[in-house]
Amino acid sequence: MVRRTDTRQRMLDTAADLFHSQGYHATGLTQLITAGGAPKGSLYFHFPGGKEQLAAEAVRLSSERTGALLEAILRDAPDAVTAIDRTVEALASFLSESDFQRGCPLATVALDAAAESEPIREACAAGYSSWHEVLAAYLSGQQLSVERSDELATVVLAAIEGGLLLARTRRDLAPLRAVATHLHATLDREFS
Amino acid sequence: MVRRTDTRQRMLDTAADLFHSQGYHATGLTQLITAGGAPKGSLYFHFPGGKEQLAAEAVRLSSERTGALLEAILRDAPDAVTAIDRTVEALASFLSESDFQRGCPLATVALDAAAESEPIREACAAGYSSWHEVLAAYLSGQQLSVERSDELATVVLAAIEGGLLLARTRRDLAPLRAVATHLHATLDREFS
Amino acid sequence: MVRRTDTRQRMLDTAADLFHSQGYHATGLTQLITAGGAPKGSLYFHFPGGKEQLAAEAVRLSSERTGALLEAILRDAPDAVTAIDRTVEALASFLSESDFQRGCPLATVALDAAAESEPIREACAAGYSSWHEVLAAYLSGQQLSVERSDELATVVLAAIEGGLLLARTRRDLAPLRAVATHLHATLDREFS
Amino acid sequence: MVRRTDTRQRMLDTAADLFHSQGYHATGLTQLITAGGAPKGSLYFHFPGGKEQLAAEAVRLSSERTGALLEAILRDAPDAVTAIDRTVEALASFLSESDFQRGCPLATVALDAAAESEPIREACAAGYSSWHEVLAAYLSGQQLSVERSDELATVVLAAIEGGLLLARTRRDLAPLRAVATHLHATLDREFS
DNA sequence: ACCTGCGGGACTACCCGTTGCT
DNA sequence: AGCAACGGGTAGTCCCGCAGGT
Repeated sequence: MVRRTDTRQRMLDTAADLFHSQGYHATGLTQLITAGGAPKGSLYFHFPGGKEQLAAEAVRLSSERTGALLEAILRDAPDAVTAIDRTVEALASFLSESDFQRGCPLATVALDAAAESEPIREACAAGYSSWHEVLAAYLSGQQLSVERSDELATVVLAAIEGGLLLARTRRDLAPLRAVATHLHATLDREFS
Repeated sequence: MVRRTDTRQRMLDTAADLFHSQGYHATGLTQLITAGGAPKGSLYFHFPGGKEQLAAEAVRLSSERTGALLEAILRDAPDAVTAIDRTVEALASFLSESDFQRGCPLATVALDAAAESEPIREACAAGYSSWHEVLAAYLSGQQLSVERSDELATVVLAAIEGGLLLARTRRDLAPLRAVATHLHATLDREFS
Repeated sequence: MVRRTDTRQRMLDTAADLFHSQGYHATGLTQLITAGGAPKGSLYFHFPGGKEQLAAEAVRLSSERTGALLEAILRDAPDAVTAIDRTVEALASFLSESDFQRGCPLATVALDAAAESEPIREACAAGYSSWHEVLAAYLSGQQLSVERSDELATVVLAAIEGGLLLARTRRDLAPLRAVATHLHATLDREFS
Repeated sequence: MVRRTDTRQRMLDTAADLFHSQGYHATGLTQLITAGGAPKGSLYFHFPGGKEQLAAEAVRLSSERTGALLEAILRDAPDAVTAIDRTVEALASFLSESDFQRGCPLATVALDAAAESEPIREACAAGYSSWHEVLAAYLSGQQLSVERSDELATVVLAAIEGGLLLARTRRDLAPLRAVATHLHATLDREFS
């Protein structure tokens, strides 16, 4: 019985993909099942909570994947400044390679579904928190106080999120690059 | 007939309101009609382009109003640091007073509709650009170089947008406050 | 305002027809709109309450029509005994001519929808009450006391309803005929 | 394996219960299996004919149980009038104790499924016939001719069924009580 | 000529009863 | 016995046009 769990995972992958680029309301169930090649009836077997549950789990999946990527970048970078540079560069690549469709995998869903679904909102908030944790832990490991690490992690996260939003909307990486430059300088100052 | 402009404007107001808090796809035409008390058939008389045109114009309206507010705050503030503080404070008030429903009036629509509608995307991009212009012009009036003003304006805008996104999602003003503190320090340094 | 179209009435006619023979749950919206030649969107314009409202109004329509028929039969009959005979005979005709599909136009809906929808239940109850009123008024006009008329009307109604149910289920008019014979004798005795 | 019959029987009990109060079309298979705590896939093992077979057997079960109850009441009653009184009283209790949900266990299914399923219709018809037999046999044992017993049994059955229908719909035991009074008088006259 | 009541379907999320493969 | 799949079915909502009254 190898394929048992396969369908569920494929659905989730497709969902994470579509919710990322289109958001919650713009993504139809029909689109999800046709894009994933999944049978219609199986969706409610694997996700009795329907679209809402699917979205919450997809957000969870996306945030974990992005979090893991962030951790990998931080782990391999020689210093904090390089780490942030590489992170922004990776996000910029995703954005431009997807023709400015794929910015933050949480942001669109967070804005267009969080108000009406508490489970989805919680998943998004948890995702942002986990990224914040990763950043803060990394910074506090770089000789920064816990308090300052926490504050700085929030600023880094917010600036990048805002940069992604502006870059995606303007179809131009410049805002993201400006944010990178600023964070670069900020961290430089912090560690000098 | 005087009411002609009135009906159109009321529709636009309602649309700006609903698109702000719910985004594009989550807002139905029926909701727009009933919330505004407008007759259903009239929508396509006033907005032949349908929902898309309505959204684009609503975005325009929202960005103008917010831009005007920003200009007023900047004009009345004694210095740049106070200006940013007051701006963030105003946004924080809007957010908490609306039970974390009303963050950036452009962001949700930008993320959930810009990909599929060029007119809407352009309206959002134009809105962000106009805010950027206002900020950059203000900063360059404060003894900063045009280049530095442009860059700093982008950073301020991005950080605030990211802060609003995080605050709204987490239902907590803390991220926005952290952003304010950081921008405060950044500007302090800039003007010292 | 003059009636622009007869769409609403046609929908109601079709609904009364289908709910009569199939009941509430066995009748799909698709069937209702295809049978009536109406588009789905129009249904929710005329009946914002959806299937439930449609059923409630259809029940109202059916009960009024049947009530009017009953009144006509009672008005034209020379005496009470003949009146009941003719009434039962008419119902027997409807039943056999429809291949035992059309019994009481209220009963099926009353049993399969009344539990979950108060508006539908009320419409059914009101229908039965109106028939009871017609019968009771007729009997009290035939030298019977108001009390006795009320009681007898209930018995006549119940016996006929039960007869229709048994006849429809067994696909045999015999139970209805037996009921008629009994009511005949009961009234005979009452007026002798 | 002893539990096999058990599972099957539990399914049947649940089905009889739900079909009784909701009818055929309003009762979903999902509801049946969740209410009975049975696994979904097993249903088609025990009832290869699916929902239709389940309903037919549930109707059979219900009619047998009710028939047995009727026989017991008739056996223990001192005379026919008391027997009918007690029968109606039992039905009235069931009705009011279930908040007017449980009237005749056959009627709802008979009306909303008999037209489309011959097996179900036959089961309902057989149920009514068996009750009729019980009543007729009892009456003919009370010094009534076979013919008169048959006729009277039909009238009693029809009147009670109609009374249950009216009472359930109006959420008021009065119609059932009126029927009881009438049957009481009818039998009184018959045996005097 | 300015509106808008009414209509029109395609599409939504969801659930149905059913069946193979294990 | 039963998990997972299956796809057509459900009621309901979508965004949009058009005929014709005011």
